[in-house]
Parts: sequence; structure tokens; C-alpha cells
Amino acid sequence: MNAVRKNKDSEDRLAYSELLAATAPTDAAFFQSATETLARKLLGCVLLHHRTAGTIVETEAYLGTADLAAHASRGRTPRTQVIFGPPGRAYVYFIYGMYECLNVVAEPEGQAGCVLIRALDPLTGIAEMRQRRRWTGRVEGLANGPGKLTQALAIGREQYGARLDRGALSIRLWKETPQFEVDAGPRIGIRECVDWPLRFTWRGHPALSRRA
DNA sequence: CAATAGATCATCT
DNA sequence: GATGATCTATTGC
Repeated sequence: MNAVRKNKDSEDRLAYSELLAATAPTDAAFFQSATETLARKLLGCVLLHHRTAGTIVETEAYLGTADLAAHASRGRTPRTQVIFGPPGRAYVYFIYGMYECLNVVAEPEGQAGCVLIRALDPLTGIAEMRQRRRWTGRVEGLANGPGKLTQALAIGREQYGARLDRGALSIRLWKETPQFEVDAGPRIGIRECVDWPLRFTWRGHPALSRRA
């Protein structure tokens, strides 16, 4: 119901121009929230890089000093400095010698906190995303993981510190807000603070990185 | 299905 | 020198 599919050969749910028309940019104030609040607010938003995009369906909050699972808990380093800076910037880090993960910086400047984007529902530019990932399976499996979505949208450390309310890499809001329930549960792949319920998911969505 | 091995390197000890 | 906010392929039931 979201839009008319213009090109029968495309899997895209929305053409790029339609996506721009159906969404609006975020502003700097949108990101200046408590980290957990921002993690919930980002669900259902659009992550766009150039002409490829998806809807965010899974996030995790990473807090400050007390959260030993968070990179920022060890303090400021060249890698983590952006987490302590102004909100709405990209914290991109390299992991396991192979993958990049994208976070959105939260909290007022001077306070640490960021939100890991863990899964996207692909919307636009799906053919290009498939090529980047060399993926021929179901579309729900194209960007349903933090390392998969950065590869699908070609996001890397070049975007470290980029602002996300404008520019090639940006987060946008639907003019007609989608309706869904949110589940909270333990974060994935960590060894500290394993019971803190800081993973947020769009309930029942097929593109989650793991099923409930 | 579930469990596990292997890939591969920036970061911090 | 060990580890990690991961993913894929493969093995085994």
C-alpha cells in the first residue's frame, strides 16, 4: 500500500524519488535523547546511503561508564571519541577483521551513548544491495545483521563522524508513521551486562537478525 | 534443524 | 599477543 511499483523488474518496495517524497529529514534535536530512548525512536526510520535504503527494524543501546559491554565504558580513545561528541553522528567501527558496524551517537555532547543498527528491511536499491552482498536468497536476509547492512549500503569507516540528519548517509522519518509493537530483550554477541534488556525489535518482523 | 570452525585485522593490554 | 557489538560454510543429528 506504500507505493506503486514502477518497474516490474525491480524488487524495490519504493523508487528512490518516492522514498524521498514519503519521508522527511531528521533534525539535530531528534538525536539528542537518552540512548535507550533513541534506540526505540530509530525503529521504523529509514536509513539511506546514496540511493540504497532500508527501514530500521532492530537496534541496541550502548551506554556509558557503567555499561561494560559498551566501547565507551573504557573511556575516550581515538576510536571512541565520536561517542562522546554531539549526537546524530555516525560511529562506525571495524570488527572481526572483516565487518563494519554502524552506530548512531545519542545523548548531549560530553555524554557517552550510541545505538547500534542491527537490521534493516530493504526498501530501495535492492539490486545494488544484492550485488554488494552477493546475496541471491530471500530479501529479508539481505540486511538482517549489523555486518550485513553496512555491506549492503556500502557503509564503512569513511563515514566515521558523519552527521546523519543530512548528507549522503542519513536517517529519515516517514510522513505516515508505521504502526508496530516493540520488544525489548538482551543484546546479542556480548559478554558483559548480558541481561540488560537493551535490544529493541519491531515485533514479529521477518528481517530481524534473530527470531524471538 | 543446531553447533562449530574459520576467516582476518584494528584495537587495546 | 588476545580479543571481538560477525558471518558463512560445513558438519552432524
